[in-house]
Amino acid sequence: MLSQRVHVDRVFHALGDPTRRAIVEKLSRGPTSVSKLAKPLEITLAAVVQHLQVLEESGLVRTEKAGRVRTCSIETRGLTVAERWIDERRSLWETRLDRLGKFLAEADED
Amino acid sequence: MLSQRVHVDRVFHALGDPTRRAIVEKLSRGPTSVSKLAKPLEITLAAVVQHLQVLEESGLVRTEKAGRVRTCSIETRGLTVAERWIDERRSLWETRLDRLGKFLAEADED
DNA sequence: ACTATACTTAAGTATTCGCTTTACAATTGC
DNA sequence: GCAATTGTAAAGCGAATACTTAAGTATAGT
Repeated sequence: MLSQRVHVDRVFHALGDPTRRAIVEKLSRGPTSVSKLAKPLEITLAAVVQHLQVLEESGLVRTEKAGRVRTCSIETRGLTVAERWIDERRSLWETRLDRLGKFLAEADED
Repeated sequence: MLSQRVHVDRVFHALGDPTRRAIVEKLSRGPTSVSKLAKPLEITLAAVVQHLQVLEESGLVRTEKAGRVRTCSIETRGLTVAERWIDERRSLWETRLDRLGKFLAEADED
């Protein structure tokens, strides 16, 4: 099993590219084929395939080939990894602010 | 005011780098100076400063200079932008699955 | 005043990245 | 069978990126 750190690395690296985010946005509205994904994006099919590889390795997208058409869909797992990382940072920060606030309030009582 | 799209671009680009994420992780435990940030990371101070510029422009970090030391802290705004983007993708995907489930259930009734 | 600290700025470099091109394979429809 | 469709694999290219080095500035301590 891969370390959590590696997963986080891959997911955020994948989401760092605007074209890949556009793919995820499109797929969140429903599964499609590779060529249908490529249509609105102004890049070649080959480029889209490369992005899909990155997205698949990061757990953001799932693809399945039937016949000659590969159908792509969102994989929630990748989104969850990113979401959790963010939540952890935020909650660490907020509980810290909270403790600081209580400390100041108590100091004020004296 | 900057478009939401541009904010999302900047935030995810900023979070795409592992060193910058390490900085955010550290700062979520409390504010520190630039040199203290640089210490555990095995890069020069100059490199850290460059990362901090990216993080500040994306709204993930806030910095303030007092005397000769610049104190860096987390800015929740950037995290919120990323979190919201993820939530939107997820909820779009999940309501779609939900509708699909209901459709199948109704078809089953006939 | 002088020295050390804590950045800052600019320039250069090596690597990574996104993309294209080209050639190729596998299905599908006629 | 053969042409059209759909995707794959490899090589190469230019731009962006993360980093270093080197020189500078401002503040703090003695």
